Amino acid sequence: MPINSFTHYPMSWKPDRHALKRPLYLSIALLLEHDITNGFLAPGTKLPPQRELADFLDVNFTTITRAYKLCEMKGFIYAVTGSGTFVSPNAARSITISKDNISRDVIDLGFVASFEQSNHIVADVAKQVMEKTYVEQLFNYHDPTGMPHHKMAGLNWMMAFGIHADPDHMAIVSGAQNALAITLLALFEPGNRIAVDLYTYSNFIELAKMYRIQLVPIPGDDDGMLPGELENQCRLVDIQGIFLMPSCSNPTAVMMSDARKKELAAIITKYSLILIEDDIHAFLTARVIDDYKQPMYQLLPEQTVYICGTSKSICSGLRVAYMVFGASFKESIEKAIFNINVKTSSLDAEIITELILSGKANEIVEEKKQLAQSANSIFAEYFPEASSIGHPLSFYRWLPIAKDANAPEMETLLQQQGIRVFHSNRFLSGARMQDKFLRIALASTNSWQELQTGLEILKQNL
Amino acid sequence: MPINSFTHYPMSWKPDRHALKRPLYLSIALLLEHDITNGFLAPGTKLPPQRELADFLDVNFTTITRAYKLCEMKGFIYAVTGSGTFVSPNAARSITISKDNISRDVIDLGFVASFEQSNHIVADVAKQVMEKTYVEQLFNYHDPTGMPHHKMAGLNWMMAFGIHADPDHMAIVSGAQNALAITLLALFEPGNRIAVDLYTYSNFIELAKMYRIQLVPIPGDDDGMLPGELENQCRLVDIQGIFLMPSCSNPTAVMMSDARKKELAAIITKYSLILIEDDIHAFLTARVIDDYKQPMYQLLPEQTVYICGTSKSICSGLRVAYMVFGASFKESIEKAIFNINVKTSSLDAEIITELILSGKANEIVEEKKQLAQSANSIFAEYFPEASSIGHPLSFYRWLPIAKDANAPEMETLLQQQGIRVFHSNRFLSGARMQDKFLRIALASTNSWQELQTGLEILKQNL
DNA sequence: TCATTTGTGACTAAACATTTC
DNA sequence: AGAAATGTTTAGTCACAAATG
Repeated sequence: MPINSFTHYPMSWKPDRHALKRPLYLSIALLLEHDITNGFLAPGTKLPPQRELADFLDVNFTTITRAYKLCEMKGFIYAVTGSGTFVSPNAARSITISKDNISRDVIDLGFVASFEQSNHIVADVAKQVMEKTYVEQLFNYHDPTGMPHHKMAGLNWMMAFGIHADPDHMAIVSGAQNALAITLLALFEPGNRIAVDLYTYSNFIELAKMYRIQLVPIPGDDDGMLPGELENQCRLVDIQGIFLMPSCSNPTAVMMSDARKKELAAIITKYSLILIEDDIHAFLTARVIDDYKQPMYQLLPEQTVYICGTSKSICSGLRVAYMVFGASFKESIEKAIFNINVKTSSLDAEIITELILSGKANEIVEEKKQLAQSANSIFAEYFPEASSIGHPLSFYRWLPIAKDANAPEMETLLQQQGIRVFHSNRFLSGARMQDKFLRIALASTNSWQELQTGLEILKQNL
Repeated sequence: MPINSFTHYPMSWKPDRHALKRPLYLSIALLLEHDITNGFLAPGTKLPPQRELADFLDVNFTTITRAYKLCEMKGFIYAVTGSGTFVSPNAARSITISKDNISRDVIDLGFVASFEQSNHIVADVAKQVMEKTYVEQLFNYHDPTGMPHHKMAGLNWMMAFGIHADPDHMAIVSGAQNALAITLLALFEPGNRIAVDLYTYSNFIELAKMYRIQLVPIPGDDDGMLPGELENQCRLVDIQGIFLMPSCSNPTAVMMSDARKKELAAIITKYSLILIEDDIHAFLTARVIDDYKQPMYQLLPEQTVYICGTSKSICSGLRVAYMVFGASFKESIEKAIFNINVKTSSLDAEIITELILSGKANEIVEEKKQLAQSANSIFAEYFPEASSIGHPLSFYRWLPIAKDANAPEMETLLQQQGIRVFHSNRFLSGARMQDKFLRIALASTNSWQELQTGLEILKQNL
């Protein structure tokens, strides 16, 4: 399926006229969906212009608009006025990332775990929790958004990251991804648009796709998203929200400068966007990086949903994240929590609380920072150029690779060589990019030896 | 806002012609939404027919169709061809039920808890779990759909309810409500329709509304949903799914007969519906009720998502539910799990597993059945007529009340008297009903004394 | 039973907005 | 700078289907 650049050439897609059944637009949409999911139309392929396809099929051109729109809502294609309609980068496959289904023989540099070495501390604290007098009260339906002392501990924890909030404007949910699912359901509607970095977290892309929320990719530089580009897009189309990971963007490891935060905050205010700030890496940044000032939440407390997961910083298996939000979001967010979770396990929250209050959580954080330091040093031995950009303690790195590689093929090939890594196409929020990368997770191997073996295999195969 | 029965009378809704802005349909929809949410148009009000309102506003009548459709998708109104368009029963308020925000002075006969008296057993077992050698492995990202031995214990548990399945077609999620959220996101799209009982679980109604899934209410009798009525609706419109709680329907406490299950299964097969079977009350029914045969899953294993929560039967604070599903749903459901939960806490699952394997879960079930028996006997002393219909061990009862009562007012009034109960309007999946009921939760008070006081207050106020 | 009322769904027409060249 | 290409949006026409009385 070639024909990208030559505008006037035989159409890239010629559906069979006779295959059309009566709800024409539906029939066309299903044909298109079929041809994309079965690989007849490769990602990036330019589809025929609406009017041209309409002529070819002898139907009104807005019937094609409708058919294309349907496929766009499902995430198979994207359209750019003036340029045309194209097959999405990941139209034919799921890009959801999980720890599931990975062979024990493969070294995982794909899924970003969180250096699980400190879980013995968690186990110790969990034992202590069981000795508490009020342990029975952890097992009922009460306090669906978090027990008061769990909330206080969370606020305490986040204060170190520069968050100043009160228990009425926070909730405990079951992990950061869960918080994102709740936020999107509570505050957005199908058809809404959310601005994101050009490369962004795949599971956020998948979630948006499932909720039929359109992502608007905004270019960025080494300081984060570009405010001018954001404003351009806000002027062009109606955008309701923006998703950012300022402390350490996933997958690029970009750390946003304070100046950039303020510039973006100005645009966000001007266009009344809802800011979703995923600050899962706060513990690697606040009070660690010299010129770190504050989370964006503090700049825009009334229009932000601030999400602080404890999976990366404290313990990944206890599913606990804190959400902090503006007063106007409270009702919707709590309603979404009740309907998606009912509540988060108080036992999990109690263990996290005890870890925080006892100071053990800070010990764990210190240990993880050390481990991250070591892992990044090892990475630098193999790929010195790539290790200089982005957050110095990031749990993953963004490695430029040759432009010609085919994404899914390359992932499969490397998996056959014994390592799992993810290609940048998985993280693409919109159109195709020229530059290609791999995201290399450093926090998921069982030993430094394994990490080194993995990186060695990687280096030899690039 | 009267004028229901008189067809030819001044229109019930006269939007200001001059308030209309250019996207006419949007403008009209927003006006309508505003007037409904602000109470100018009461639930049940018949709106002007599309053509009549179009004449009045001097616009094309399909512009009204579009405006009405928009509001219908958001759940504010519902339309019946031939009869007209009406304001939904709960258009102006959230009907989400949660344990949040209830004063300590109010006796809760609203939220259905689960007799929390046996949680000391859970606490004991939780302590034992902490002594296990592999406890550290409960705290990492592994096994996102459940550790193998957690799944085996789940299958074991469900076998007593007549479920025969294998670990590849099940997953552990964070409670039954979470399973519903996952199922709807994984297997349905905005605009899809799901058949439900006329009265159904409010949080399912809310979830469907948030996902823009339309509910199609189907009448039933004492044996459950009526197959003929289901088939009628299937013939009339395109329905993709059906939600049932055959063991003990919430809120009506109706228990479905085996004959009825088979009749419904035939229709479900014929129209290829996806059956969502919420069997949270299996433990009160299978091997308890004499003529109980099997869950519907066993009749339709390939097109069913079977959900078995442990919150009511074992422990409400540990958020664990089992999902069992046909092979064709596996991929979508797992994807939805990863994007909504990442995983369910293995610690919670381990405690539930240990409760099951040690036989303690069965002890708890026995205790809860005893408690349910006592609670129902107490209820029968106050309301003998209402206690004879529906499941004899139900954790809640369905109490007929005078027809004229206004639902939200009545709930408020009773709350002022010191009890929280929920009016049947909260559970209405479609049009208004003539008959009115209250759902009385029996499993939520701290003592029999408190339950008796609550029922006494209720009786005096009816 | 059949005309009337009422809602549904699909395609068409036309004005519009942005990008490209 | 302006014409051409391309996608967007709204509203109108029309055939149809179910419920009512």
